[in-house]
Amino acid sequence: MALATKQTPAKRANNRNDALLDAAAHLFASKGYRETTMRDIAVISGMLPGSIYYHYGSKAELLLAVYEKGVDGLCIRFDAAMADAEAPWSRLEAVLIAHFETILDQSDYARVLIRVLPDHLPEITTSLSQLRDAYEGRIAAAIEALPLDPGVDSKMLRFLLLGAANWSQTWYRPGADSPADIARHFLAIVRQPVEASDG
Amino acid sequence: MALATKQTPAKRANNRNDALLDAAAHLFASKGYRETTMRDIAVISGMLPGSIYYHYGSKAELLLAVYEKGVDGLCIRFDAAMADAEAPWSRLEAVLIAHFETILDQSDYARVLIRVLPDHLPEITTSLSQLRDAYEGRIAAAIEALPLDPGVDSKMLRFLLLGAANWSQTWYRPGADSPADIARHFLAIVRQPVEASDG
DNA sequence: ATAATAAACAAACATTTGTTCGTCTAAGGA
DNA sequence: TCCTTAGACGAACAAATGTTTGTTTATTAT
Repeated sequence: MALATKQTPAKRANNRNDALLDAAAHLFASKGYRETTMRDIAVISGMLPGSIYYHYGSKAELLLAVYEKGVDGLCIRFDAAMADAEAPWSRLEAVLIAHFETILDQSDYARVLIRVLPDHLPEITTSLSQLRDAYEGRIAAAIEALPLDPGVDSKMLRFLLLGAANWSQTWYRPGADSPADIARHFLAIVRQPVEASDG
Repeated sequence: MALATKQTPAKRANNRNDALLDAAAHLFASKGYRETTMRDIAVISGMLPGSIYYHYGSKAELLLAVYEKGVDGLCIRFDAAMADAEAPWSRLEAVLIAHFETILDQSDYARVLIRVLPDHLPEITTSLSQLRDAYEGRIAAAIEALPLDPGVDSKMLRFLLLGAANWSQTWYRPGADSPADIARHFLAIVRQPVEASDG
């Protein structure tokens, strides 16, 4: 017990691990997991394909690392959004805006969460699902805090809003409506009746 | 010009082309395009991998055929739904129900349309997009026919509903709410205010 | 300065993948 | 019945892919 000298991990300063993760996140987000090769990642991160395996044991492990960082980013922004407002509906608006901005513009890591789904990789489905749940649980809580009409199932409302949000990655193009505008518009459609009140 | 004898295509009776398409549709829908191999398809359709190339020139061409059949199915159901109702909102409900039922339960071909997106295959993006547009244009028209509040953009409403619908493929599991129930619930959330009327 | 080792290199390996090609068989028209 | 050919076989190929392994470099702690 005496002298349990702490083994220093001693990571180096010039660690290219971050560049590696960034490259993987960017490629996974824009081309997808399956169509991204270890060679692609190696080229962008200025490394040789084999060198990646010093940092991560497999391609799947690399994806897991990206996934984790993506969830962390989303959760951080979620918490900040929740702190910005008090009322349930205001909070949901802030949270939705943060979600849209993150997955559409700000983070390759978060974009991967939308593009690569757990059941696309049977071997690591559960690991991926657990990571996602950390974030989706927060969203669920924010929606369950709303004062809803008894006829509305909060789970369905969540599926509606989050589904539309995640799917927006397929049609959104920068330049037109901003992610925040989209978030507000979707929320407005849900809160107010969309039907025109006749003459 | 005389005697322009009509060249008989002379397709055989025992054509396994349908089995081939069905197998491809099923695998593309459940595993995805990239993770489905020609060998997988061959096994299920009772054929050898090379034999597929008698029917389709490439894997991408096979996907195109599946896509086309998927669009056809959706359009047929769409037209039937439109014929079932007159009022714009009733029509949208019928159309939405048909959409949910088709992509969640009834057709592997339609499921492929949701799972495999045009920009996932850069070489045939435009072909896939054109096929999709045949259906999405119909949906757009059905939504534009609605009497909407001036503050609501019909395009946004379409993105909201269709996005949530398509994303439902990621969480829907048979047994709980039926596809039709989900469709009706989503539509109700949009039409009526979801907020509880206090006191 | 020197020893230990984090981090990357260089080169290959074993599979898997989409695809091709020559051959065989049986169905349908004449 | 004969001839054409739709439709499938069987076997291989070439490229791409995830991964492994032995070696080298250069940073850090002592």
